[in-house]
Amino acid sequence: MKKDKPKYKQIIDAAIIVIAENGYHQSQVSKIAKQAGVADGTIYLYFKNKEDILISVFEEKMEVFADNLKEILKENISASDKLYKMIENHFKVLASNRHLATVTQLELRQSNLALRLRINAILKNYLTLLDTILKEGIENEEFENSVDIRLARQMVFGTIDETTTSWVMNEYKYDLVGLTEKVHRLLLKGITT
Amino acid sequence: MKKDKPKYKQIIDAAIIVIAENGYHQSQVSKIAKQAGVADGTIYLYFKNKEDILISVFEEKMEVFADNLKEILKENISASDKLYKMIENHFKVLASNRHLATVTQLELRQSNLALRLRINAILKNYLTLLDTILKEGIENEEFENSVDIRLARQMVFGTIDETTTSWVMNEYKYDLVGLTEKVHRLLLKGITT
Amino acid sequence: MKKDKPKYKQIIDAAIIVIAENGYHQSQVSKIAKQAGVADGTIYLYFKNKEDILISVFEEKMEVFADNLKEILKENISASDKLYKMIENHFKVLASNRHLATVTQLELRQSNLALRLRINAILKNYLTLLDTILKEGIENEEFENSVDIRLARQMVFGTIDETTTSWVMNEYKYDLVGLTEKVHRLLLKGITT
Amino acid sequence: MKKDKPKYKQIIDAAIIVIAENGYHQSQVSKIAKQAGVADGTIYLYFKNKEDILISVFEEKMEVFADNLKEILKENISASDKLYKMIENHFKVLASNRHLATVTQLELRQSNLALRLRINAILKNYLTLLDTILKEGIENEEFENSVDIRLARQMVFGTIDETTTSWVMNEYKYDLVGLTEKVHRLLLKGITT
DNA sequence: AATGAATGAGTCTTCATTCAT
DNA sequence: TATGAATGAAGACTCATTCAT
Repeated sequence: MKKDKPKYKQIIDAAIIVIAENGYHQSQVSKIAKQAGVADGTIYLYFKNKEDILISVFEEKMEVFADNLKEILKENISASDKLYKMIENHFKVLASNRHLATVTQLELRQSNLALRLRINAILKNYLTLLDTILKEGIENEEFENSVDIRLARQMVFGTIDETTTSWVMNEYKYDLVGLTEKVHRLLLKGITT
Repeated sequence: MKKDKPKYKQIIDAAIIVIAENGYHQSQVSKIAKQAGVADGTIYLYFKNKEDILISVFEEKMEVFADNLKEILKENISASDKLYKMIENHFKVLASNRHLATVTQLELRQSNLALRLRINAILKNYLTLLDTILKEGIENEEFENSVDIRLARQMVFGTIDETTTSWVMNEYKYDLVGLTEKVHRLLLKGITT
Repeated sequence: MKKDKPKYKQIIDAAIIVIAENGYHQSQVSKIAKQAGVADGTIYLYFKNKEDILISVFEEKMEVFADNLKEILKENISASDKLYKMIENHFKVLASNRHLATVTQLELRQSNLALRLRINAILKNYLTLLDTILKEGIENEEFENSVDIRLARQMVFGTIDETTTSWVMNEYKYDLVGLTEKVHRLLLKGITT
Repeated sequence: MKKDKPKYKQIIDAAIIVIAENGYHQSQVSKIAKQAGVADGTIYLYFKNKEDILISVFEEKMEVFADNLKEILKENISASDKLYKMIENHFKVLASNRHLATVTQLELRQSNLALRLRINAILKNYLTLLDTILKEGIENEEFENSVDIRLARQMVFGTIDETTTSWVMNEYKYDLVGLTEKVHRLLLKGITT
């Protein structure tokens, strides 16, 4: 399996660094190869083409989000607590890897539509897990019975995403993880008194 | 004033059509010129460079959102109702101009970081007006006193934006404006019972 | 019409020189552009791609052969004399333009199959004119009634082509046009006593 | 001797198949290795480089033509009959191995000039044997005393080659060997009555 | 004000060959 | 002998921008 070979991960990690430091459009394959310490051609032994590197970056790293979330779902806690832990996990992973945060929140969005559609397909798994939390909460009667799952999911994800992007754009100058509580409260209770 | 000359608007409108139909990366200056019915060189009599066209597209069209919102703010209604009208306005403008929706939600995001930062600067005006609603609501005691304005703004904008993007990606196949009520309720009351 | 613009012919002529002097595989577009005294990009205002340059070289120059041959066919002379003049014309055109001779006899044959098929399609016109001479000769009873036109055409063209290629490979060191008489005699009478 | 080891022939045969099926420019060393059932590196234990494989393909297979022709020359028959048998042999060998015919008539000609010059050197042996037939015929007074040997050789070879190439390009759709008699007659008697 | 022909910088990918095992 | 992972050089084409008319 190619994904288990050391060079595969080496190139993925190099790509994240190069993209974070140079920006999406200034991240030539040769630059990634140099950062990874391999020849240009070696890249093509592990990836079909440049797009494939980018997809794989996303795939590999999204796995962390999804895997963590799956663990959370197994815990014997309320849906509300699960939501809390999900937000916290999302913030923690990105706060602990700013290069990755820059890449996912800013750079990868400059890719063309075709690539973004593929990225969305990967994201879908993650969002489906979020749906599970929401459904569970409704069944528990923790969450409003009348809530539209799709809209709720869009609010939760949109809020997390916008919050993270703002944090990156403000050059990480405040504590992202520290916002978990407030974000969680907002999503649960809204802004009204 | 260049902006008042007919060719200025002619080129802006051509740009929206070309980008919506061909995608960001397939929207060459020559294609925009052709759609606008002018020579390639003529573009440069009205715009400094290609980036300037795109900025101007955003500027011109964001004005509609901001202008409408300013009107709403003048009305003698509750902060909650203002928020409702803001969401409705946002959805209405984009639902009535699908080309524009595709361009702002999908295509323009493929632009480079520099351009996106400038776009964000334009967006800021709009978000500042949103802040005004939130502050007013807090003063009125309609909204929670403890609410973090920045987070609340990110939730409101993140939710609206994510909802709209999903609608575009789903090829406009449901009624966006019809979601206003539900979105408004979610933002105000959250998802809890 | 692009073909009538001076730069079109300028690029064609440059291509012949570059290919003759550097060989097919060492004739980069940039080299042709430099020889033609234009920018690389200018090439693409006149030709669809590199292959199109090569096709056009052949097309433009084959026209000379075919046009001359059409003139010969109009003359009021025997089929045998027409054949003589055709061979002479073929030899004269190539002997007077060694760059062109090198390109058609050696370099262009290294092109890929697709290109060679297109070149053959152009050649077909020329060979059809040759068929006309052969048919006329048979009707006149100058040529054997039993002669298979296709085979005769292949012999005539194969012999002319092989003779010319040998002359090029021997670095033009003998007089090609001077061979006309002998080649003509061989084709007419064969090698027997 | 390397040439006697089984892998040598194995690779030669693999090369013919791969080139015939994929075309010259799509016949990578790795593809030939795979077809031969050896590792890429193994190729280089038997051949100096890629060009050497191709030269060897030609060398090995031309031997059949030359060996057969040498047998014919030993026979106690007229020069004219020897020429007949030579043509027949040429057609038979290629008609019975269409892969080889495609490779020699179409694909190998796309090689670079250096390779083609080396191929011509191999061909020279064959053509020298042809010269022997022609000289014998002149001494016998079967063939015209005044015939220019080089030109006659070029006519014979040019005609055979052109005929074979046409047959390949026409996808072998007629009987090549069946043309022997007519080709022989044309070469001996020409096209005149 | 308007034109549009000309410019030229910039990059992904392939594949023959090597060499440590 | 045999392997196959790794190397790295090399080139066609696009398109934003200019400027002579």
